[in-house]
Amino acid sequence: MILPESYYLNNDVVALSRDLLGKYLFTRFDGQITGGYIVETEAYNGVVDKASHAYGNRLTHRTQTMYMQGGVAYVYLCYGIHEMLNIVSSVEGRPQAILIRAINPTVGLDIMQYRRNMAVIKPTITSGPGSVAKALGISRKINAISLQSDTLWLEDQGLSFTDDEVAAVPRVGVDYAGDDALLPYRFYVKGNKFVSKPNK
DNA sequence: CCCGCGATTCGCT
DNA sequence: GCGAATCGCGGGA
Repeated sequence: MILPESYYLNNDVVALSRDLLGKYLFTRFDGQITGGYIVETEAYNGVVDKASHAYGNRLTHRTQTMYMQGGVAYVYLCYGIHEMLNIVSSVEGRPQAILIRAINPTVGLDIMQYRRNMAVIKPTITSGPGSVAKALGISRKINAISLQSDTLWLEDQGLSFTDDEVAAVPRVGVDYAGDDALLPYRFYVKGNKFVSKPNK
């Protein structure tokens, strides 16, 4: 079933980040569907999280999407090159988001391979946040799009993982966040070959 | 207005 | 393993 709007209104962005493992993520552009199930996420806990774009209630043109009601996509450009897909959660005015770092692809592999410019399909096709967005055709053009749209949506297909199968570790690339860089806000499915950095 | 740097990835060594 | 690519944000002047 398609995850309903109410699913994204949860105020606990860390719990939601954990729960997203095993949920299916799909895009459809020009009738072409691509997607798979989520195997790696990171929670960004709004105004009190030094690693978050919205830390200190920072409200700018870029971050305003994070302040929308949960259930929309926050897509931004990083390093001038890579687009990053986040799932906005919680109520309007509470800027929480979950970075999708890796999926296990199941649908539209040939399309993703073409978008990624890969001669041969390898696990890196959807490993890492920039790779996920590129494989799924996601760019800032769909920033703030609803997850109830027919372009981007999530589904629960009954797949889930036990706590034994999930690792909770510090986030990647947020050393600038001081103490908050140590928080175990990154979740991934142990042993899944699409996880971006299994050993950290 | 200017400048440093980032929730990264890829290719070359 | 290292460094380039590439651009907009955000802080300070």
